[in-house]
Amino acid sequence: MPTAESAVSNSQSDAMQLPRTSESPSLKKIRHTASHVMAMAVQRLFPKAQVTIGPWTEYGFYYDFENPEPFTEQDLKAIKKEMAKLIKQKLPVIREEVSREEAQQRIHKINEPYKLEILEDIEEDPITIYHLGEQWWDLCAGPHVENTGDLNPKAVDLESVAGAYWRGDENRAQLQRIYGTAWETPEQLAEYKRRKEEALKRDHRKLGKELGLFIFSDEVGSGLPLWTPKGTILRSTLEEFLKQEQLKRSYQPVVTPHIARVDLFKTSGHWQKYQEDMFPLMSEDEQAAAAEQGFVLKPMNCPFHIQIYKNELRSYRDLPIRMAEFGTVYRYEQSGELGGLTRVRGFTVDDSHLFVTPEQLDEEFLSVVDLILSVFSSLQLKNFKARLSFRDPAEADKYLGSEEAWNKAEGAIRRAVDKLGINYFEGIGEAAFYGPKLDFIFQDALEREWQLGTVQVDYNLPERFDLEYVDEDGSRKRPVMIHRAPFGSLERLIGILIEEYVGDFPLWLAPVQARFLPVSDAQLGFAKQVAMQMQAQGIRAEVDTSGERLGKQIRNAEKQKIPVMAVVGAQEVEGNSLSIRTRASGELGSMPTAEVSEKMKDAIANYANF
RNA sequence: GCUGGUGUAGCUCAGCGGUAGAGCAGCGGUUUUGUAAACCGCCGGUCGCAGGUUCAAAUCCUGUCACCAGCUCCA
Repeated sequence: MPTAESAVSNSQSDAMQLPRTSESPSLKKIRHTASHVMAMAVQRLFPKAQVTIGPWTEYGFYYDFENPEPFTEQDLKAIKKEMAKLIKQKLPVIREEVSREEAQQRIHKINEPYKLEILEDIEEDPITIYHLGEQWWDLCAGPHVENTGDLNPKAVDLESVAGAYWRGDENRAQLQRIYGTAWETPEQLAEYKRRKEEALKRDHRKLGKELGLFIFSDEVGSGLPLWTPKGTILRSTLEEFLKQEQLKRSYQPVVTPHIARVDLFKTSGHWQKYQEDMFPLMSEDEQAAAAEQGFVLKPMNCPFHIQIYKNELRSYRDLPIRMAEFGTVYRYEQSGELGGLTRVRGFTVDDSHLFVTPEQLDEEFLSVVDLILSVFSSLQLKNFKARLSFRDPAEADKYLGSEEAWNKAEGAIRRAVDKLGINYFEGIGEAAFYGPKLDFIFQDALEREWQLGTVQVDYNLPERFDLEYVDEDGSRKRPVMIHRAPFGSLERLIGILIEEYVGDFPLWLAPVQARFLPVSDAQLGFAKQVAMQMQAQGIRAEVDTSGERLGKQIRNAEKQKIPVMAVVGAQEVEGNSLSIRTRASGELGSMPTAEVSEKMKDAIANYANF
């Protein structure tokens, strides 16, 4: 029986193209039609079901239904069967143009109010309707295949059911969304499923467990990762790396507590605009609770750094001041939003707040972006997008501050990206409540998007905290703040890194850099001795003391993705050498122990591999 | 928070009304081993938790907690 691994190495399947819908006119038609066939099948089996929207996605399609009972996975099977029947009937797909009034009348006739709402949003006239045979139709822009018989029922599958809010609004009805996928051939479908399973193997939750990097404990609580010794090496190596980069750029480390009086967050505006994301108030007694007094866990570090700024009268000569802290924050994320390391309730931000004069803003902003891009480059992270995260004017109550402050801040960000010439897109409504951001977005193994690095321009908190500096002429001026975090959070970064590297960390980050594998117990002493010498030089080396045969030791080291394996047999002890095998290049043969140490130190210092 | 799904040994999973199983890991022994799995034995589970139905519950029902996919929301 072929294993999953042999399927991967099958060159034929590797070569198979699986275009995204947006890249393939024929898949666009197939998936459009498949979604209509699904909707028709659903309405035949569940006559009370109402059809709402049903677009294609990059790898399939979905349709949202209103139905008295939620669909179960059992229902999915029945729906799939019904779809096969409809495909077999070779129903012609007929496009019809009707007037707006005609469309309204027809919708009234079948009593589907959601469609009326959809109709209102369609701007172009006439309205296009697509029929499947004579019994079913929906509003649709198309395009479609000509006949349901053009679909291959063996290349269509229904994947999952999920609740989805009508119009994406959690205050409106929750509909039942059915996700499906459709391809030209059954082979493509099989390949698609295989690749989904492959992606699961890269999942940081799975790799994190296998490599022993972090755990979650039900007793500690959800969204609260615990870092094992190996994971902690990863974290602290990353921290140290960034600390060094920041020292080179005149950042000043600070340390602040995890809780503060709620008043601090009332001044900052968090209590007013961000309370939903905060853990509840800790009050000493009921009286204090009633007066809304007590302490809260910090959801952000900025108000603390602001206090340090305010502790002294600052001169224009002092600016810019760059305060940096790996600050652990706590946010009460809704339970359904938690997942692995990419969305947690307690996480450490590689935070910094820059207090600058208005004149310094542009230059400082650019230097921050430069730092962020250089950090990504050192981590070999290439696949990211830049997003200008601006406020949504339609939801003005979500944000603090004046129109003028926001316009100035957005202007600064625009000037910066234009000057840098980086590609970006705009995310309206993605701003922080106190200011707009430039965010760097990455994808995980399942192609979900996550924000890591961020730079934010803030005119509001300086105002709320009445921050000042004394300018050349002796007058008091208001500084501007830049909030920035190249990693975003250590947790999310590590989640993304694990998936990006598929667990194969570059040497400088690998929790265990070298493992000594004695061929027999006779070499154990020598192995321990050389490992200790390496440790003394700062190399993370360990010895396999299991007493297993060499083959098994290698297998275990490979599974743990340890970059350098040093085999020690009688010959090596004799010649004070090590037989080196690396994950990257396999067997490299014997070399003197001193040479191995030097090469490793060299590679580590240069973020390179052995 | 909402919808659907899943919780059985440290890990991966089988069992799905009638006395809790396998492989790996761990431990002990034999073997002293040369580049991805030596052999034998042993240990290991309030079947997520709490109620209920039943002569009998891992298995059916209810609640709850956690995880997974999606929605909403975000570093």
